[in-house]
Amino acid sequence: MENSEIAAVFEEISNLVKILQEDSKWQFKAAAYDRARRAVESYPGRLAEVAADPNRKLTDIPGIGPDLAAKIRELAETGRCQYHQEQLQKIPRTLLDLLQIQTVGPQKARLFYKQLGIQSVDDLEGAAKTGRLRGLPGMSEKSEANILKGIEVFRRAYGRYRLDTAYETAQQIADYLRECRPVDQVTPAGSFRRGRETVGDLDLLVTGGDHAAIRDHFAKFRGIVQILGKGEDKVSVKLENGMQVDVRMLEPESFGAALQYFTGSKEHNVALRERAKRRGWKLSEYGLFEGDRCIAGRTEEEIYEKLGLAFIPPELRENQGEIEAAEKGQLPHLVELADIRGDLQMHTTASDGHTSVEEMAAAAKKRGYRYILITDHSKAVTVANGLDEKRAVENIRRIKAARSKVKGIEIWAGTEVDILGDGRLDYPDDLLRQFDIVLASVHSRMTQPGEEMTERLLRALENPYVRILGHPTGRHILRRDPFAFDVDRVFKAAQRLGIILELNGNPERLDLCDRHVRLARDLGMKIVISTDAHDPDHFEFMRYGVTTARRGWMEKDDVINTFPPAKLLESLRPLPA
DNA sequence: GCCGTTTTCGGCCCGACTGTTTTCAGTCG
Repeated sequence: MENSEIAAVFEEISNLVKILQEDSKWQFKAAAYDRARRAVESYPGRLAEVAADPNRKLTDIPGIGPDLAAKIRELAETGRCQYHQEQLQKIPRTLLDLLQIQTVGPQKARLFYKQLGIQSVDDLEGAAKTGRLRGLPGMSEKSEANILKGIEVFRRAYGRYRLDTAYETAQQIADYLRECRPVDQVTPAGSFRRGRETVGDLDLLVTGGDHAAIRDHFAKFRGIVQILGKGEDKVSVKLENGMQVDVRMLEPESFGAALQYFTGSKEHNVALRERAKRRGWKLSEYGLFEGDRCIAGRTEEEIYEKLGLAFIPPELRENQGEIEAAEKGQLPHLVELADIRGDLQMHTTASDGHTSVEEMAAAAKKRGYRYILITDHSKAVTVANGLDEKRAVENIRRIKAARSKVKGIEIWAGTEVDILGDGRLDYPDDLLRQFDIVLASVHSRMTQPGEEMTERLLRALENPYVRILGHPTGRHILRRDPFAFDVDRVFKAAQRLGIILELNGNPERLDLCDRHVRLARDLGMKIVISTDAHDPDHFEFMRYGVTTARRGWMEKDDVINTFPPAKLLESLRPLPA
């Protein structure tokens, strides 16, 4: 059992405690589970291993006492927690879904359940639409409208999974399938291969002999809760996390055609099939055919070639002009993970990060990076332990001191300075000028009307020390919509001022999104891909950032952190004299 | 449920924001 799974159980227990309110000290009990969840999430090693090691004590972890240590051991050994299961019995399972809805927390969920017998999101929607919520304490017509809006967001997210979840699941299953002897290759297809920010289900293509043996092997994968279908060449299952996975077994002769077909998108495939038809051919998942004769199908490359097209990278296959570009030999040469030379947003223990400047620098160096920018939060972000002026100055000194300890990498002193509600910045100019690079972001008052948010961002960009705009739209994938603001105006202002837009690679954000990256690219703007790492492990997020940049047609030269250090600094807006 | 000690139980964290309030409750980081 992974740490993230243990954390998920603790989170659910906390929510159950808050809804049930059985213990007189339920608030503190819930808070203890919340603390433990954070401790488990940020624990650097695998807790299951600590639990199994008689020489190590789980109770040494702050926030974990004897009771929770026992529950971690129980989870590690049996995969379940008795107490958790017992509490789950006390309410309808679907009641917990209510907590996913913005403006609904445990107290409201409890109120709705007790007063109106609401058990699910559907019930809640019905009650809100018929005005039955407004009589309850603290509820009005306006709160009902907010809940309905929250339900809309929830519905959109339902049955979709973030790219990182899909990545980890695909890895696990592919590794598992490769343990089976007859398996030759495992290749993910579908929207996952195209690098979309969320995926509905996962398609895995497998080649190798003895399909029956592969089928039986896959059916025994431990994460499966239900087998939805088992045919000659395809097995469909549902996993514990609800994700549907289709495994298809293919013959090598048609592997390329199948990979092409199952990678999609639908729109791209339609355009491609029309193109084949115009040439008197037929394209299907089994190959490209002239009459009954297969003229291509073993690889994707030969299919595109036959159709008179350059090979189109999966990230571009959305029928957004890529086919025309491929025909003219004008496809972009997309940026690659290996092109990245550094990372320009990360946090340390000075604010809400998990490790020191030196550890972040050493980890970055190990990845082959040439530079990093340390960007701890400013004071307005109190929840993230943001730095006031005095601590910020100390932090600059600390960052500079790290340079003599970790050599061979540039360690730049930066800040993620908060853009306040009116567009002013959280630090005065005479402090801002002391940083090597200033990154500015919004973390509060995120529901401002579009006009106000636009003015706020524009004003912030006018500050001459701001060089990068961090996670420009503020969205959280499947959870929170982007800020309402005039994207076009803000982008154009940034372009005029020479400000670089960040593509935040954290898979919860991916902000800019692919569409906005494409907009920036069409305007001729450059971006920076950052990870917003709070831990050295988070440097891995660069993968998702690069994928999203590729979906936005970005080339290496459009991404400033592919540049060597000196060139990167030159590409930033010049500082005032 | 954890923690730290006052070694046996009492205190536990916080600030902004929103919507409903005129003094506050609940949500969200």
